[in-house]
Amino acid sequence: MDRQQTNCCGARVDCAHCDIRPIAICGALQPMALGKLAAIAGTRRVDAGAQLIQEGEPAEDVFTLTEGMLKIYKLMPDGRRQITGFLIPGDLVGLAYGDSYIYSAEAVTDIVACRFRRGSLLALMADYPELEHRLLSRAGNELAAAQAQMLLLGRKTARERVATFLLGLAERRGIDRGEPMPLPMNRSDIADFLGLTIETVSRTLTLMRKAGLINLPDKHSVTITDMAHLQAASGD
Amino acid sequence: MDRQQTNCCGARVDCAHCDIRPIAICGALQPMALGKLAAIAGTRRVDAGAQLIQEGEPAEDVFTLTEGMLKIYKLMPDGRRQITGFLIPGDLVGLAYGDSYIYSAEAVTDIVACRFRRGSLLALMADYPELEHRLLSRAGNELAAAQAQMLLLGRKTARERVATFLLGLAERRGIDRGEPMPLPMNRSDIADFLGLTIETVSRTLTLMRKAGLINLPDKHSVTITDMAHLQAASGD
DNA sequence: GTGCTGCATTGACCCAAGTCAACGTGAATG
DNA sequence: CATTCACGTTGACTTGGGTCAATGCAGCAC
Repeated sequence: MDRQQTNCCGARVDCAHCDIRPIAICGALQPMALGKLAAIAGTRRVDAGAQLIQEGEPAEDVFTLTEGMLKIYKLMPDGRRQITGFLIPGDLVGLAYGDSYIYSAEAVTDIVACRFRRGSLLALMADYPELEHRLLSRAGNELAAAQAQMLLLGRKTARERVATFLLGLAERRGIDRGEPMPLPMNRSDIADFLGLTIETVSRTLTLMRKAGLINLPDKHSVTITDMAHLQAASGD
Repeated sequence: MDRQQTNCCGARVDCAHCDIRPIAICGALQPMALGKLAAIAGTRRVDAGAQLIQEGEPAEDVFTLTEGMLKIYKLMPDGRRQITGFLIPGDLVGLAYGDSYIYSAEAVTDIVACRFRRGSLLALMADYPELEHRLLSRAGNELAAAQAQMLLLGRKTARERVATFLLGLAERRGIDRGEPMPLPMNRSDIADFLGLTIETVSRTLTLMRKAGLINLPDKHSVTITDMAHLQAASGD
């Protein structure tokens, strides 16, 4: 039996069998609501390095990331960049309040995202308050993360920033002690997330490796070898 | 006719006549819902310098600020502080997602806040989706502000930070060009909001005054005398 | 008035992180 | 295989903003 659904745009979307449903906004919906959600959903694939959305553009779509990693960021006119988050499957992208996106999003790895028309999602929300409830809950979590990041950017040293970053990533990805953790973003992305330069990130990682806190088997993975000291180095 | 209502705790709360209702979460409620809101509301007054809530405490109450200014902040174990926002009437405090507050809040000036039991507010939200809708909308705005602040903290110079701060405050408070703007917080609060030290804030303000961008009639007010150049100095 | 006391300002000096530059290194290309 | 190219690392030097210390100044107590 094929439970896939064909939506308005011809894309086939199967919310009922979606891997990330339990953790995404779709998680708590009744089968009927889920059918309606699938009906307004489409799939969007983006290659690593390509843009999903751009700051300032009209915010017509909202996405749920289902595979890969996405970075969201703001730019200054002179090109300085602040990455405000690395998104993983289950995370929501583009739910601006206003009619334009307030940040850009670029794929760190190849990604797959579930696309909803903004208007359709808002309409569905009116009928299924549970959907809005999930959204509010996610917004609350994002706000908490944003505040923790403000503390990092405003008050932590380079060493504390890098330690906090590694620990946070390990926790979000559910990496066990000693297990190698993929680091899909490059040094420039890490720098722009932590408010540092590439060179400082590189030097700090090297120092941590020499101090025995971490291992760097290759430039796209880390293992945390001394959790206790890394935690101490994070400043909290 | 007295429209005030007496709530469970004996406090008298009159949502229907509240000044800030149009801008707060209560704004779009029907008279009946408003009555129920008033029934679960209480009033809390806090003197300047005293705490309203503390990070880590069980999040039993949610507040809407009705008078004065509040600062919300996070602390590191060694005392470093990051102020994540200055709240003005209409703003919501303490809607943590989780069961503990994720930040502390201290009164900058004497304040008056409208208090709701968290549980009662959540229950009311189930009956009046419009309430949840307003909350989600506010959360979206806060998230946008948080991202702008991350850009400031991660990538802007001291001069850009101070300029951005003054412009943002003037806009939020609806201050007209040339009109003196009250600056109720002290230099230490500004420093901890902008990720700088007291000395750097002071020096930067002095430089801006000498450059003719602003005036500092006393230490608790500013006037913006050259909006165009201040905007240019803000970096965006 | 005098003396506190708590900000705020200013100056002199320092250092963590930025800048600039050289050099590896590994993957992709012809 | 050599060549290129993008990224990462490392070193030498600079600098914006921090630190430390002195001074100013208004409000308050007596």
